[in-house]
Amino acid sequence: MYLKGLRKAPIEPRMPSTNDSLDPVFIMTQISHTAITALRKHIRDGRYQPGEKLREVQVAELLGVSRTPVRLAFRTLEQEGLLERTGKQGYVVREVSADDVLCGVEIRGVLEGLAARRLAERGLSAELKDQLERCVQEGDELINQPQLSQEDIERWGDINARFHALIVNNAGSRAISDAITRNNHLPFASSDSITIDTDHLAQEQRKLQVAQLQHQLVVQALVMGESTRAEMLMREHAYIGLRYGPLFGVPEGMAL
Amino acid sequence: MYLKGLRKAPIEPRMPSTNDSLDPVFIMTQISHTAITALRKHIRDGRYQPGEKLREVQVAELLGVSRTPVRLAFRTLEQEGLLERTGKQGYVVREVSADDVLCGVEIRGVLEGLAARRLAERGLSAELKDQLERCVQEGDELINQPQLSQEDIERWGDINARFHALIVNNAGSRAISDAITRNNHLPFASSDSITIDTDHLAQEQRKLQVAQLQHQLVVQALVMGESTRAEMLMREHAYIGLRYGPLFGVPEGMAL
DNA sequence: GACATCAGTTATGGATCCAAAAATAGGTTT
DNA sequence: AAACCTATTTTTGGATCCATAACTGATGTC
Repeated sequence: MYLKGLRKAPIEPRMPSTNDSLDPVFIMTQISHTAITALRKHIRDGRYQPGEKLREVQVAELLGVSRTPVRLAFRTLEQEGLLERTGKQGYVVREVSADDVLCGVEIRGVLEGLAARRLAERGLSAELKDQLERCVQEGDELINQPQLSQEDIERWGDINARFHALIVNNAGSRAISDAITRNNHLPFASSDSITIDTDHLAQEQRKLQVAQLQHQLVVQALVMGESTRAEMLMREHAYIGLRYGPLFGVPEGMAL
Repeated sequence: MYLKGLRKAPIEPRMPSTNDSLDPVFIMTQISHTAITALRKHIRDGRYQPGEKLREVQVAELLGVSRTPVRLAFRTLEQEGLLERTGKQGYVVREVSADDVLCGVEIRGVLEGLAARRLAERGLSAELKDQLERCVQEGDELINQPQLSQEDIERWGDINARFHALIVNNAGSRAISDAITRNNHLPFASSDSITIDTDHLAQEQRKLQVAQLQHQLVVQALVMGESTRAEMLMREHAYIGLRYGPLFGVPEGMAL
């Protein structure tokens, strides 16, 4: 409840930088940034349901901050497509249809495909070639064990993320990586949102093996400079997260 | 100059809604929204050079608003890729390389191509088919006159925008139109930023005739349900704005 | 002369304040 | 009862305030 005219506390502004975990890369103590990620997580985790209206004060209290960073976060999340303005006033969590999910995946496909094509056309540096091949090598060794543990799968996820980042960030223009980053913020569209069903580890392993094989083919095409093939392979690779079709079993409620 | 502790005026908050031009669609009197468009325009027009640092107070004074809407605008424009954070403090206008421009165009190409493919696969409604064909019809009549006036070219620009909007907005998911909208905010990447060189109207007319022909072919493919062809045509169509190659003469400084 | 240090200045981020717009509730009229 | 108007509450957008972080320049040291 909003208590009129009540001050939150004797002010105590801006955290006194009690950073236990000093991030060597970038110390992002920005409250507004924290608010963005926290809110994003809340939405992903379903704390806020699609269609639900978000009130600034309420969210501010939940996150323990003032309204200012929340308002900034709302703007950012609107840009990202997680929130949406309704009529005159207020933001609601955007509803995501099955078609939206498919679209997000296809968008990632064409964008990463574009990145791969550009990369193949411009030629790989020796260093990049090395990194990509090491990526595939490591993934291969990991994935072809007789039985994968939960931890193995997570490690493969890291390798997967590295693989995609290598291609996207070396396509020669931030325009592409930006577009992909933005698209990845949409629910389910991200390449690292391959959900792991721990009840069917064998099936999951098979899926990852397919993905791994695709990585291998993409690198092959990239190294050979076969740009069209690289683009098509990368584009197809995007669909692996969807898990529809007979190969992996059709999940319920995914009538496309 | 920023005068410390001086109030801007006897407050006088929020415009008293003196709307001369009542927009029937949506009355967007939001100052922050105005700030975004104004700032975007300033950047496009070169009022702020690439690499130039933007100070909140200075921009606020230029636009005649307080810092709050400017800060919101900075966030939005950062998301759009027009601004960029530098190190710890401050936003600068993002530098755009020739490669970035090309990338923006290619991104639009793959996204609009994707939209066209989806449209062709799902089939056009009778109404949409009609609208597209009328669009092509009007464009044809306009563009095939013996000599185009400046005004004619502008009218064709409107038709062009309508054509692209029809395809993008009917692809079945806002995810696509959102991605394209965001990409269009990048300088030169927008489909309606086909620059008109008034000194060479004949040459311009020829370019628009090519674009018009491409529109025609796209609609043909869409109506016939030839999804791959529609995608490819739409993708190629994106390059028309670049004007490189012998057909339209190679502009200087466009070493790709 | 180059580099480190420290004080003064400026800019930014977060919090709060205030007025208007929107939503809500209650009462009145048709 | 439905529609309409009005009074009240809620919520938002913009402006301002304040403390800290980042920048600047001057001074001192090697």
